[in-house]
Amino acid sequence: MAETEAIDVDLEIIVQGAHGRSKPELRLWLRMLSTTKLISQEIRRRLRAEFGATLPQFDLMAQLYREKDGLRLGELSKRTMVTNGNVTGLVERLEADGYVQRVTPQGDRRVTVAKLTEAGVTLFAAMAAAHEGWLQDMMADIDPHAVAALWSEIGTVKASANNHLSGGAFE
Amino acid sequence: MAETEAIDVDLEIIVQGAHGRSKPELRLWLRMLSTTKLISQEIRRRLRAEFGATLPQFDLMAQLYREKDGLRLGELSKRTMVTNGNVTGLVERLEADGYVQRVTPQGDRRVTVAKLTEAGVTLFAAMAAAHEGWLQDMMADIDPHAVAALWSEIGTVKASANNHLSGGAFE
DNA sequence: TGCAAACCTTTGACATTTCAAATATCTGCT
DNA sequence: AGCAGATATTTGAAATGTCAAAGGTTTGCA
Repeated sequence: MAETEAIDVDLEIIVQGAHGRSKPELRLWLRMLSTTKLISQEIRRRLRAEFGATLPQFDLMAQLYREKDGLRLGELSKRTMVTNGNVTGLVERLEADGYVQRVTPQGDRRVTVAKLTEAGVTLFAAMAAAHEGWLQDMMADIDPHAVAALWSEIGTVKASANNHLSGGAFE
Repeated sequence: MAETEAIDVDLEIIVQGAHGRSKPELRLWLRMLSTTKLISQEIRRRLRAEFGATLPQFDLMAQLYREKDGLRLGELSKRTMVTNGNVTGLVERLEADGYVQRVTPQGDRRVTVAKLTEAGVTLFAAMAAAHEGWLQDMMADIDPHAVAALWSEIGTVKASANNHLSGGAFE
């Protein structure tokens, strides 16, 4: 089966292909992208298989887990990099499943606060433990020293990117 | 307002939050994920704004660009990490826009081969050039030496992850 | 020859994603 | 009081994503 191999080919030959040489920045990006995709697909698969949950749901519950008092949907959106419109449906489904509860506080009726239910807390605790294990497993072949170093260096990448966004560049 | 900062907080506090300390692997993963998301959102934004295209479309056209004779949909799927069912619709839309053409070869009528049209080649060439520039821009603050080093080290991460997948580990 | 197994693509049901526009609600200022 | 503008969330349309199942086609082997 060529199927199994295909996963190695992936995104890295997207652009550079035509003329072998390509800028280092592009190469780095393609590798980051494909690596991230590889790992998150694996996590997705396991979340689904073992807990019947999706990755966005996991992200969202993670935020609520650490804020026992719940979070407003807007806050949730920012912390999870999930857009506003998205949070609505996500929370709706989690509420339907009984893991999250929605409340509108008295002070401000525009606001909706989402909070984990007990079932939600229990489920998330189990998922978080498994999740951490999966990552250690997937990164088992890496020199522990390199893991820490990478963390720091990728911080540089993130800072640089953050510094050159087109978004609010209009002032 | 903590609001403005929020974009920096993002995914990295997802899981580790509850008990400040967390495994280095987890920290690395969260940072990779958030960085990748940040950059790809920026690329998405610019592709849309300047070319009216989406990232998956860009990926797909990139593959077809380097294979002037076209690719079967299954091949396309593997090379882009887009699932089979997905390629169908993606190609359909690109065909409707006149950038891609579908042909069924004589030898095997199960097969559909997708190929860039002339308009597709022209469009992609422009997008690829811009895309490369955006990346250099976003990574401008990084030490060029670090870019190359990172590329190599992330290769290690990818290899390790590839080595511990649950999926096709059955041979 | 003839049919089961393998192969390639499409379909279908859902969940998620993006963006933009619509809804509510609150706040500040006149 | 009363309305413009800021805030918070929801909605909607279109595209993408997953997975599983269904459709044709081709192949290999009895």
